[in-house]
Amino acid sequence: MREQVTMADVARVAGVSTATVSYVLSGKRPVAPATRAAVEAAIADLGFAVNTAARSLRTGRSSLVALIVPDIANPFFAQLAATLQEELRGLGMHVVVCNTRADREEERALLAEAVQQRFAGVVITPFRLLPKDLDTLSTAGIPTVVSADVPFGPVDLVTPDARAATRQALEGVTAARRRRIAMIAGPRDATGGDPRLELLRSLAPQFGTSLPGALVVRGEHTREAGAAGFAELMSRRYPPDAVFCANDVIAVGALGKAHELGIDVPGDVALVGHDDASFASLVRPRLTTIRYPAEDVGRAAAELLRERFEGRRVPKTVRVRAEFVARASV
Amino acid sequence: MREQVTMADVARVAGVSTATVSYVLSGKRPVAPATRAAVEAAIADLGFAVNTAARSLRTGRSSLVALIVPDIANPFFAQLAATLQEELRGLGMHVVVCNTRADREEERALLAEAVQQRFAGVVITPFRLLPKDLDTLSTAGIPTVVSADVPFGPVDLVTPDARAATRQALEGVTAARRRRIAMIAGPRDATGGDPRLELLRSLAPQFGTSLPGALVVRGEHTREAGAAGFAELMSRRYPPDAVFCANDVIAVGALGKAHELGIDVPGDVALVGHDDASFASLVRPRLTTIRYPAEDVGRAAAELLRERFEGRRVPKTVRVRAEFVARASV
DNA sequence: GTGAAAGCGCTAACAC
DNA sequence: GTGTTAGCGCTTTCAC
Repeated sequence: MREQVTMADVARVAGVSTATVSYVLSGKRPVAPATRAAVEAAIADLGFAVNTAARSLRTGRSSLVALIVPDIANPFFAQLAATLQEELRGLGMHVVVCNTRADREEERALLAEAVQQRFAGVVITPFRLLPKDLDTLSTAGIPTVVSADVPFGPVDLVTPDARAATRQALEGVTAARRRRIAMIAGPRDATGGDPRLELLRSLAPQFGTSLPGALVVRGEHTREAGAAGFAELMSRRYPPDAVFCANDVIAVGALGKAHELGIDVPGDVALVGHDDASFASLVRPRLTTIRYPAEDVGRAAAELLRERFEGRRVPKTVRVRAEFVARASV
Repeated sequence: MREQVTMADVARVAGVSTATVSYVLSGKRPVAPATRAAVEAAIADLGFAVNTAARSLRTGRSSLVALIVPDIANPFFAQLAATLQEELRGLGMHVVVCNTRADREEERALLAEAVQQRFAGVVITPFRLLPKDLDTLSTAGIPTVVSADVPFGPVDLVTPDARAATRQALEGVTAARRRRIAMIAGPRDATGGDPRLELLRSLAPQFGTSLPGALVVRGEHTREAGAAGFAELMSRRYPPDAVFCANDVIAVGALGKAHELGIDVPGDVALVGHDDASFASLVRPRLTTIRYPAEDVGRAAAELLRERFEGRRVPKTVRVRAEFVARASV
């Protein structure tokens, strides 16, 4: 068991006090160049690394950032985790993954834990959470970034700018003279309703169509729900000729069901997803989708956290541009 | 900023000392039922949660488990992360995700960090690491679980039992009278060579065939490498009529290239992957693969860690059964 | 520009 | 069966 090298060791070797070592590291007060050099040499010599537990205990802040998402196995969130981790690494922060399985109680429990453990920050995609559930975080002064389609209380937000892309998607769909447009949306009790549905609805009239309530079915963000929703839509007396899905996982479930039912995509029905999850380009036909780049989201979230660590107090919103990716399912 | 509730608060309310509160929590020494009840009531009343920073400082052990993998965006590893997190949650442990991008220096750096931060445990899928790189972990007494196809030093191991499944795969392939069997393997400098290739090779003679060196191409575990490898194989004077891939990411890259080249799968060539990543059943034709269940791996790793936390000293190996999944690409 | 020292909340001897 | 207390390594106030 190699013993830990402490600041006291560094201080001794450099011939200074631990306070000075600490200040060299943090830069919170000026240190003479010669002193600084001696300390840095000692740090390198001894292979010193600060004990984050001691630091956390002293400062009341850990070096952990929680990533709280409905489903880390969804490639969109997996990619978000990867990017966030890489971006935060340089700040000495670690990413702790937290899966909520889209369950409100899990979401709340994880949030409570983040407060109790004094996490340095939280990045969350709320699913059934209410904005007020985040109050404990602001009360505790924990920087919080929400990644969601709509504002979610007075916290930092990373949100898609999907208007142009959605317009293009509608254009693509209606250009093929499709008019009966349906959607497989998320569950009714999801936080903030379904903004992707709302956006589509608000834009549809510009293309001479609409998304009537009768052509909206709902379910979880799973393949099973996508399959079930698609089957339901196609069993209607007047089935749709185009189906939008709240995300690509749903879309892929729908596509599987189409194969099963012998329904041709895009011949009989067009299919459009959201996110451009990694598998979207892999299915047949390749899935047309509204891409929401997880890498950009991760970078933006990391940057917002960084600014908070450095003192920013006012909430800020970053819009990440979504992009229409025309492939073969329309 | 709500103040933190400390053990001292709990002790005061329960009318005991902090030591007793601590022992109620840890169970490391007997506590009278009445005392225990009083403490538990106080904990619930006050909403107390231990300060893990203080605990870590005192014990020299954090509550973090590092999951170090080549690519967290690979659905196999994403699923592993999800399962590990859920299994470890009950132990009060958190999972920190660490992406190495298959780079040895990254792998080493992440390991060093785990030691410096006194992580409670490490779960790692080494890619270019050498077994001796893990020595710092054992020296530091950090429980380590390696998830790999072959033994990797004197640490706990979760490894596939893929013999039967691989045999079935060979049987499936050769039943269709295919004899020129090729493989797109991982890079030559990957740790432990390519055990999936070795296994295939050792079993091939039983089916009247072999995997000649000339029909093995190598590359990273990426779609690009899969595409390039497949193109190379098919440009041979005598191209293969069956191609195994080291994992499904590679296989999917190969499949894409087949489409591009107008090569029919499985008509012209059979294709077999490894892992059964989530997208394997999504591509067309649906990918035949040797499934290695990430959920089982995650559960096994969590269990091995738990045993170590409870004092086991001798290394242990858990074999997780792989399964042949016959779909449409053979 | 630098140092001395208090104390963050917990665990685990040691004492009774 | 329970209590007292030292001290883990760090940051930061106060003093010079």
